Amino acid sequence: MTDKDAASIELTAVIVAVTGDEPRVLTIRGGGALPTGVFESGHRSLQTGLRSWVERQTHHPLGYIEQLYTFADRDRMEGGAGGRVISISYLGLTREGRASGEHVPAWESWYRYFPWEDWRSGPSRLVARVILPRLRRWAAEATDAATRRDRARRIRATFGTSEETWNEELVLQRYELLYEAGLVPEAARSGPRAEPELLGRRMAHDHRRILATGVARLRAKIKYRPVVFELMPPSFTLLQLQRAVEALAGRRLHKQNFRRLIDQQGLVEETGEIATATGGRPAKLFRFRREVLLERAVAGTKLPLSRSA
Amino acid sequence: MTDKDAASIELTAVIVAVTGDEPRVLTIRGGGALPTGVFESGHRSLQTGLRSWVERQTHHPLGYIEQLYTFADRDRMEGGAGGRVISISYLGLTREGRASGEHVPAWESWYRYFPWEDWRSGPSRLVARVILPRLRRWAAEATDAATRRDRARRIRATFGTSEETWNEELVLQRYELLYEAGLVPEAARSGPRAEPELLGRRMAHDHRRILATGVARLRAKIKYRPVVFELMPPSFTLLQLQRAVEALAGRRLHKQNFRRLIDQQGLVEETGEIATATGGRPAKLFRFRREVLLERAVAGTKLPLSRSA
DNA sequence: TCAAAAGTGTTATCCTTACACCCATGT
DNA sequence: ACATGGGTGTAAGGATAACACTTTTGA
Repeated sequence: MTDKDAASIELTAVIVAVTGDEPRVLTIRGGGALPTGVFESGHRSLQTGLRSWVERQTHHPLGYIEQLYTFADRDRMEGGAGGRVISISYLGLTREGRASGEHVPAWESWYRYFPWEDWRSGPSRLVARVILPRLRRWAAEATDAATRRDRARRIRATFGTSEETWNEELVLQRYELLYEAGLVPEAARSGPRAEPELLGRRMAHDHRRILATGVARLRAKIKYRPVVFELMPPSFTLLQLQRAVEALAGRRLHKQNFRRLIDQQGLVEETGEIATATGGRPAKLFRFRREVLLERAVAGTKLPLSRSA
Repeated sequence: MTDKDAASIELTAVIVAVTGDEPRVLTIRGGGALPTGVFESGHRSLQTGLRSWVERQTHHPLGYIEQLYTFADRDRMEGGAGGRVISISYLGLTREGRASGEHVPAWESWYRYFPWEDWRSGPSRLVARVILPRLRRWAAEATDAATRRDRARRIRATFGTSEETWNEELVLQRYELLYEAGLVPEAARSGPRAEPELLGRRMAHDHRRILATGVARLRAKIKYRPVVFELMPPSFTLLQLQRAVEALAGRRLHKQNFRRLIDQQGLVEETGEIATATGGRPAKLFRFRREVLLERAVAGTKLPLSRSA
C-alpha cells in the first residue's frame, strides 16, 4: 500500500436511548461531538471493534448495532494534516445506563441538534417562522431562474409545510439543505455565533450529518422492524411504548390504532402484572416477545406476485 | 496517523443492468471478480471517485449510485501483506452499453453466482434437491442440541420452503448461511473444485458476499422506489418493464395487478408509439415520468398518525 | 386457426382509518 | 365530579388479489 493513498479509519457511533419520552444520543465533549474511536488493527471486524469500544466507554451492553454510512468528503471533515480520514458510522440502540464511572459521556436529546424535527405538538413553529422564510430568501437570491425553481422544489419536497405532507424520514435531506443554504454554523459561510443554537446545536466535523443519518435510518426502521424494543425496559405499558415511538418519529400517533397494530403483529405479551402509577387507570404491563426476532425475517412485499408461478 | 492503524481503501462496485430479461452484473477477470479500484487521494468524495472510475472503465454513464456497505473482516479478505484493507462497496444501475473499447469487462447474469435465487419458473429445484438436504445434514451434525435447533431455525427462516414463504430479499442471509455451512467454495473448509459451480460460481475475496448485498438491496428497493427505470431503455412496453422487475426479484408477477400498480402510481406515460415485435398484439410504448423523482421523496408510512396532532 | 401477448372489467377480501363509547384510578 | 389514561367494538373506504373475458397481431 502506498502511503499517499492510505487513510486512517475512524469509527463514529450514534448511540440512541429513549428516556422520559425523549430520544437521546450519547455525546462527548459536553455534547459537541459523537463518540469516536480509531479502528485498531487488533479488531476482528468493524462491528466487534465498535462494540467493544463503546461498551468500554459506557459500561453498558449494546443491544443492536447496524452500520450507517461511510463518509470521506474531504471538504466536510476539516481533515487533519497527514492522510485522509474515512469515517465509518454506526447506529446503536441501548437503554440509558445507571451512570457507572466518572467521566461518563452525556446523553442529550437529539432534538437539541435538530429542533425542527420535533412535531409532537403540532407543526413546528420553528419551521414556519424561521426556517421556511430563510430558505425562501435563499431560493430567491439565486441568479438564474432554473436554480431558483430547483431550490424552491427541494424546499417543498423536504420541508413539506402541512402536517399531512411532512415526511419525518427526510432528516438528512433537510439538514443537508440547511447546510447548503448556509443556515447552519457548520457551513463556513454562516455568521459565527449569532443566534446561539436557534437552528440546533452544532457539532464538531460532520458529526451532525452523521447524527442526521442515524435519526433518519431509525425513523425508517421502526416502521418495518421491531427495533423499538431495544430501547424499552423489560416490561412496559402500551402507552410507554407509544411514547417511545412518538419520541423517535417526532409525531403523535393514534392511540387505538397503534395498539391494534402492535397486538395484530403479535409483538408483545402480557407479563400479568399491572402498572399503577400511570396517572389514570392502571395499565397492563407487557414484554417484548423476543421469539419474533427469530421467527420472522419479515420484509414487506409490495410486488403483486403471481400465484402458480 | 500511525502507520499500523492505517488502511488502504478499496472501492468495489456492483454494477447492474438488465438485458434480455436477465439481471446482469459487471465483472472483471473473466467473471471471477467485481470491478474494484483504489480510492485515490485526488477524489473529492467516495461517490465521485467511484463514478469517474467506473465511467472510465465502461464508457457508460452511471445513472444511479448508492453506497452498500463497508467491509473489513480480516478473515474474509485474504488480506495482502501490508496493512489492512477496507472495502467500501457501491451499487450502481445502468444499461448495458454497446461495448466500446477492447478490454471491456464482462456482463454476467447474477444467477450464475446465485443459481438458487431464481424462482421465476417455480420453486427452485436446486434448493429442494441439493441445498436443503445438505443444510439439514449440516444442522444435524452439530454436537449440542441448542446449536442443532438454531441451525434448523435459520434454515427455515432463510430458505423458506414453499413459494409463499420464500422471501426474495434474504439473499445475503442465504449466502452467509451457505458460507457458514461450508457449502460454498469461498469457505476454506469445502472440498476444492468438486462439483464446479453447482452452488454458483465463486468469486475472489469476499466479492460474492458484496454481490449478495447488492442483490438484496436492489430487491428491497424496487418495492418502494422507482429505480427499475434506471435499467430500462427510454421507452418500453409494460411487459418489458414487468420482465425487468421479475428478473431482479427472481419471481413471476401477476400481469394485470402489476399494470394497475404501475399506472396507479403515475410512474409512466404513453409515448404515443406502438411496439410491433412483441410476439403477440402490438403494445403501447411508455416512458418513465422523470418528474416523479423530483415531486416525491416517497417513503411508505406505516405509523398510525393521529390527525389533529 | 392457434398461440401469444395486450388490454378491460368486476368481485371479494383485507387492512387502514376514524369514530364512539365504556372502564378504572387518583385528586 | 372530573381529569387522565386504559381498553373494546365497529363501520366506512381504499388497496390488493383473483378471476373472466375480449382484442390484435404473427406463424
